[in-house]
Amino acid sequence: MLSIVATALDIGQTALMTTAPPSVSRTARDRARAELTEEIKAVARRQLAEHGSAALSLRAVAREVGMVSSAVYRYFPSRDDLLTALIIDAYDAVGERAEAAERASRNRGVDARWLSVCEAVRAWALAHAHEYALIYGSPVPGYAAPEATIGPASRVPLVLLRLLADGVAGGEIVPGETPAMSRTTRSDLAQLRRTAAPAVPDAVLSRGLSVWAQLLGGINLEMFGHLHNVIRDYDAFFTLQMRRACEFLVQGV
Amino acid sequence: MLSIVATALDIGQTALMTTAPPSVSRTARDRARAELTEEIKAVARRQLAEHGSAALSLRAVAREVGMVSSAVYRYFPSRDDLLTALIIDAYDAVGERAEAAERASRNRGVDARWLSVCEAVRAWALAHAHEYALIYGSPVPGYAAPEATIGPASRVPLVLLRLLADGVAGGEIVPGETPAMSRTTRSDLAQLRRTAAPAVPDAVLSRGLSVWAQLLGGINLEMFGHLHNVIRDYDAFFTLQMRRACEFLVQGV
DNA sequence: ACAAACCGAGAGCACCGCTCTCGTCACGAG
DNA sequence: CTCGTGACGAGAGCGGTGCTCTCGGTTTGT
Repeated sequence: MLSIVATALDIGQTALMTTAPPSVSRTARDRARAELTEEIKAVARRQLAEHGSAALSLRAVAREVGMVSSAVYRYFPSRDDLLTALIIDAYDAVGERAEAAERASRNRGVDARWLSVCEAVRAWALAHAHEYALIYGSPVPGYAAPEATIGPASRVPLVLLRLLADGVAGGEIVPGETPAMSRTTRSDLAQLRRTAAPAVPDAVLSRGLSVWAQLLGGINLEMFGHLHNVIRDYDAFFTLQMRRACEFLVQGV
Repeated sequence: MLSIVATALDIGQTALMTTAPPSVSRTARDRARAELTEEIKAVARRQLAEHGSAALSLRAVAREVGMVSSAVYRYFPSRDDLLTALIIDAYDAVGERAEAAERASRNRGVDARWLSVCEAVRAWALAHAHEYALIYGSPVPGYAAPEATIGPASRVPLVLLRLLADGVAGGEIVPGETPAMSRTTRSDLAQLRRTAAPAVPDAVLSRGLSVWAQLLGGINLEMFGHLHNVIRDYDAFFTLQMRRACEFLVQGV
């Protein structure tokens, strides 16, 4: 997902352009097509939010839009393609939230920014449970994530990587002891550093991936019911956990 | 999921008894029924493993078993009930692996036992991707986990909680500084300690939940493709991350 | 002005989950 | 030992799904 992160965003955006043409369309037909495409997506997103991805029915969407089912296939070649469009939108939505949260707290410390991003991601997840499940839960049936998703999917990780870079540059994040790791892992981290987080040492990158796993893992545990009857005050618990994760990330201890 | 953990296992097991009667059945009909129930589950598990949960078709299962679809409804009142049976089996399978791994390394240190359990869970996940997605990915459509699943679902967490208790008792896990937490959270942790991990201080319980999130989060990242093109040597990376998580758990630093 | 591209409607195919009915057969009580 | 009851498998059927194809009508670029 983070692959070739530097150029991923551009790829993602140009890929998006195919579904949402550049502002003004030339012909009336094109404009109508763009509008209908967007309306179909909107209706589908509503149905997804209400009944979940498995219950997303192309026919039901068509009915609500006021078309016959076969007409929808002029816009999305298959149900999976419609789902893919929703996935991309979801990645973009949560990515935008994370970026906004980071932007809003930019002048504060790394820990405050980290916490702000975490809360933003969780808030979006709570408000869009089914969309969250779509992108961070199990992938749908035989569905393999197409190229067009990797750009949007990289937005949140990119925010965190920027945070790492800033924290290291500002001296807020202390590298700490570098754990022993295989040659391949070292090379993987080097590649990651090269594309998205220059000057961030292996130890910090490794801890960054840890807290990334902790963030998504924590939200997953909560949202998929694994903390049911264990934790009551989810809000407080999440904040506690993410604060603790931040200490781990920053102090390297 | 961890609710009333002390009695959860018993509940889970008696619940299982309903699907798998106590060894010898009285009548021939009962025996045939038990056998057919098991065969249906076996076929369904095969189809689940091959094509994923969404593609699990009651009709296809019936075909393979050699029955007509309506006959299967004599054994499982709905597709969701069949899925529930598979979920319980999956929880039990991964729970059994985790318990076996812990048992096999019982005489070693907490870190070795922790790593052993982590590797066991991940190995099971890799070998049973669709079943893993079923229990630790997004829950299926409108499906809400029934009571009968909480027992089996608690097995892996119980292994880890025992590990915490042992580590604290043996002095291998140092409590460290207790983070500030809300009254509710403190009470949640107290409840958890009361039911499954006596004498384990809040700080350690909190870190335990962190590494639990890190374990599942890490496996999720890997299995759901979020590390694609980022990490190549998944084995080494996972071990590195879990070793690091263990340091965090044990040293509390 | 016209061919080509595009589009919506409709019918249809194979599949799905699930329900209902009906004949059969094993079981247990009398 | 008989007989009623209940479990069982088969089959037909209902409404739903994804997807394909064909057929007219409209829009577009030339």
